[in-house]
Amino acid sequence: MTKKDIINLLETIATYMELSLENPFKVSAYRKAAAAIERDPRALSEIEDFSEMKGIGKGVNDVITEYVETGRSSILDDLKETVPVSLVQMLKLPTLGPKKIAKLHKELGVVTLEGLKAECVAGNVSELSGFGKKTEDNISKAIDELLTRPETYPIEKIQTFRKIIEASLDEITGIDRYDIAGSARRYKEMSKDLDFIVQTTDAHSVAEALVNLPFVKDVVARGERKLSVVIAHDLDQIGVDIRFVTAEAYHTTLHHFTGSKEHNVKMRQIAKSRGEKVSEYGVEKEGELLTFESESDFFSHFDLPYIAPTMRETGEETDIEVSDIVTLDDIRGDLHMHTVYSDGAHSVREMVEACIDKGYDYMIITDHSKSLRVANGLDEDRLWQQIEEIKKIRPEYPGIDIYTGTEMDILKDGSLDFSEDMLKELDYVIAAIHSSFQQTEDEIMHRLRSACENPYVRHIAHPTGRLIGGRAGYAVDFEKLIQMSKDTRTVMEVNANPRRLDLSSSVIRNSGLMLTVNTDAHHTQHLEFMEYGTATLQKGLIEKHQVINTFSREDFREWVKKGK
DNA sequence: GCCGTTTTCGGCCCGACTGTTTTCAGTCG
Repeated sequence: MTKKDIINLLETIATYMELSLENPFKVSAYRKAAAAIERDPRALSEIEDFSEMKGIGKGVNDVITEYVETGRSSILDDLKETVPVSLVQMLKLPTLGPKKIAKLHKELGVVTLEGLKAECVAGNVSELSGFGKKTEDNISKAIDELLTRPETYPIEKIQTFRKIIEASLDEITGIDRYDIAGSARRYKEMSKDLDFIVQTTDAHSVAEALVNLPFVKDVVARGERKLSVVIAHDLDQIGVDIRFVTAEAYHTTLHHFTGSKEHNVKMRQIAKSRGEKVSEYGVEKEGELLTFESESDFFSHFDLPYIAPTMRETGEETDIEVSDIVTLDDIRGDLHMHTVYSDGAHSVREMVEACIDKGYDYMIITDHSKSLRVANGLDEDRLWQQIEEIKKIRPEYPGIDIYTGTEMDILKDGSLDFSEDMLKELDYVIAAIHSSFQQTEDEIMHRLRSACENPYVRHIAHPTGRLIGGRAGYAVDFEKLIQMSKDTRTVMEVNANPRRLDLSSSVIRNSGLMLTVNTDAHHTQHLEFMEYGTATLQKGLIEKHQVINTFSREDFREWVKKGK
């Protein structure tokens, strides 16, 4: 039993209640309770009384207590008696909500997606009051799409879509300015769709230009202020919402459609408590509509510091001190990158010059070690050769500290790819798992422990091995890993590659870990991935002092020299 | 179901758009 199990239980109950047309505020109470538990930094064993949390009262506390003690929930069991599990799936169909689903279930007896599809084809859905031919077609189409199209896309793909759309927005006349909004602006790991805010005085013709773009496959909604389309690229399709806005409302609209939903709710509650009202058009105060020159101004109206989009998630970001949260500008060096010695695309010298262009004070060359043959890992001889090369070119680049290093494999049995005699010759050692991902949690944790306990290993790269929207990664016990990291003073990496973002923001949040954020660049262009890494740190509400590559040149030099 | 310097009832964030309706319910973000 973990906190996650309790959160899942409360959210499942909320969904089932929604489908049984329970009071929406009651449904919302269960969701808020789940969110309160998720926000709480304590482990399950440390929580004595759930009802002390704001948002959890006697009712939900009883549900949790029953579940913790018996592993069951009578409320959920009762709900499952009346609501078929497959109705939950129907909530994923756009345009279908609990009320319509309940009606379809009650009137037509549908319990599965296939059954609903059949009723659409037979024309029975359009016979129901409140339903028409168009609704029937939309449901039918949505079922087909649900079965063929992924629900969400990983951040890397989202950014590809983003660039395609932005290239077109740059070309359309009548657009005064635009910005990405929504979860993509918040650098969420997975997003369902893309949102853009477009400032224009001629929404009609801009919308017309947009719907005629060659990659626009479908127009879902088209009003005066909003356009929803589906775009296609390669084999992927994704929804795009575009809001048309005047100059005055630009920043409040951008804020509104950046979300998250929870953040917006929180902002509106804050406004309401002051007798004001927030909408995308501005802040209504004593009958007057205030607008702002920037999002910063909007926040400061509520006596809040600027809260970066990446942090706008749960609503708690308005309650905490955000001024110490790490930003991209705080990063002074990149501690994990590859060269042509292993599987990188550039020479040591090219990587050095690229890091100088980034304005870094220090960098570490960390090619793969010998066991990683697919990546042309370095044996001792070639590593020595690289050490000599780095020593030789250092005097040419006084503006940056170039450290020697390795990304050493942690082998299947927990042994390390280089001996301590070799490691002591390096300035900096990273350890990482690149093989035998299918091992048990005990075996994986044994390998990680062995690396952490080595006196020369300073940080663990991409600690879970996951790929976002791809493979899950190997079996890591996070509680143990965090303790291990602290006990051995071994830093954990947030790998900034947008396919990885490993550790993830949810793992580092409230962890108290010492971290480092690195691009793992295999190409000079990959050094730009740092923005994804710092976005992940911000989502984890990580402060500057927790990230070793925010250290000044001198402090970092000292930190490297001192060792563990 | 939760909450309370309007405190044990009556609120709970706000607006756009669609489709079906003929003034608005449902859904979405």
